[in-house]
Amino acid sequence: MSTKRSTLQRQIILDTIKSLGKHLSAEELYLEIQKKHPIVGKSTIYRNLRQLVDDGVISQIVIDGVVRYDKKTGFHYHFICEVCGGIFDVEIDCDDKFADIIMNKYGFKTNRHEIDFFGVCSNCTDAKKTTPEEI
Amino acid sequence: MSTKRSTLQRQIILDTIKSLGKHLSAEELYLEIQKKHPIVGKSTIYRNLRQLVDDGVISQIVIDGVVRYDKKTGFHYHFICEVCGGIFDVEIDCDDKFADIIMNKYGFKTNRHEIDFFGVCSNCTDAKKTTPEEI
DNA sequence: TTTTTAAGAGAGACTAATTCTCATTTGCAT
DNA sequence: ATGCAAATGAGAATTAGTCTCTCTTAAAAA
Repeated sequence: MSTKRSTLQRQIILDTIKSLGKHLSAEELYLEIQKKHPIVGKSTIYRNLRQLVDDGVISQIVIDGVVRYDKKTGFHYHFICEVCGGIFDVEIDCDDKFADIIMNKYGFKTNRHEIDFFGVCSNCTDAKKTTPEEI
Repeated sequence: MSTKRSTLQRQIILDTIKSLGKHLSAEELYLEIQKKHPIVGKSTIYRNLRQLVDDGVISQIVIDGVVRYDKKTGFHYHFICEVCGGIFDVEIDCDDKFADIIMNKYGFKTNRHEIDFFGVCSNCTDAKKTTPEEI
C-alpha cells in the first residue's frame, strides 16, 4: 500500500462504503455522501475510489456497463437479477478445475477469474409465483 | 429478428467484424472501416452495432471497462492476458453444476453466466521463459 | 419502370461518466 | 511553529455513446 495521509474526506468515503449496502456506483456514493457530508467533492470521491481499488481495499465491478464498487474484496462472484436488477454476492467454490483445464487446452496460465451469473433472485421468483398468469 | 433493409453500410460493418480479428471496440472498428470505406459514419457504426447485438448476430463484452464486440455468439468464455492484453475465446465446459449449487444455496434461478479468466497467455509465457531473470 | 414512403445514413449537437488541471488547503515531519 | 508534499475542490476537458434532424435510398406499390 502506498504512503497515504489520513484525511477526513477519505475516512468519510471509506466509512460510507463499509456501512452502506453494496455495489454503489460513484454517482450513487456521491449523492449518499452529500446528504451527511457536503464537504466532500465529486473529484475527491472519484480519486479516492480509484486509489482504494488500486490498493485493494475495495473492488470494482462492471454490471450492465455501469461501474460499481464492492466493499468485499475476497473471493466471490456476482449474481444479477434480471427482474429487479439487484446485485448479490455469491460464494460458491468452483475454483478448482478451471486453471488446469485451460492450461491443458490452451497453455494459458490462469491466476484469477470472475463470474457473473444472471437469472431471477428468490424475491422475484416468489413475486412471480403469486401471479403465474403473467409469466 | 426485426425487419431490416440491407444497406451497403450495414454490409461493410458486418463484413469487417466477421473478417477481422476479434473483440474490437466501436472506435477501433470505426478506424478500421475508415481505412477502406470512409463512407461509413460513426453514428452508423454505433447504430448498427447496437442493432446487431440486439438481434443476436454479434455479442458484446466488457473488458476492463471497455465495451467490445465479438463475432462469436455461442457459448464461450474469455481469457484476458495480463501481459499482452490479448483477449482469447475460451471454450470449456463448466456449465453443469452452477445452476444447481446456486439454487440450493440462495434460491436464485440462474439461466446464464459469463466468465472472464485472467492470466498469462502461452505467447507471453514463452517470452518470459527466455528471460527468467526478469521475473 | 416510375412513384412513394419509411428505414437508414450522416453530421454534429448533446449527455453522462470520468479524468485532468491548477490554485488552495492541510496533515505531518522537522 | 514552519515548510512542503499530498490531498482537496471547482470546474474544464475528455471520452464514449446517444440523439436530432435533414437528406438519401431500398424496396414495395402502382
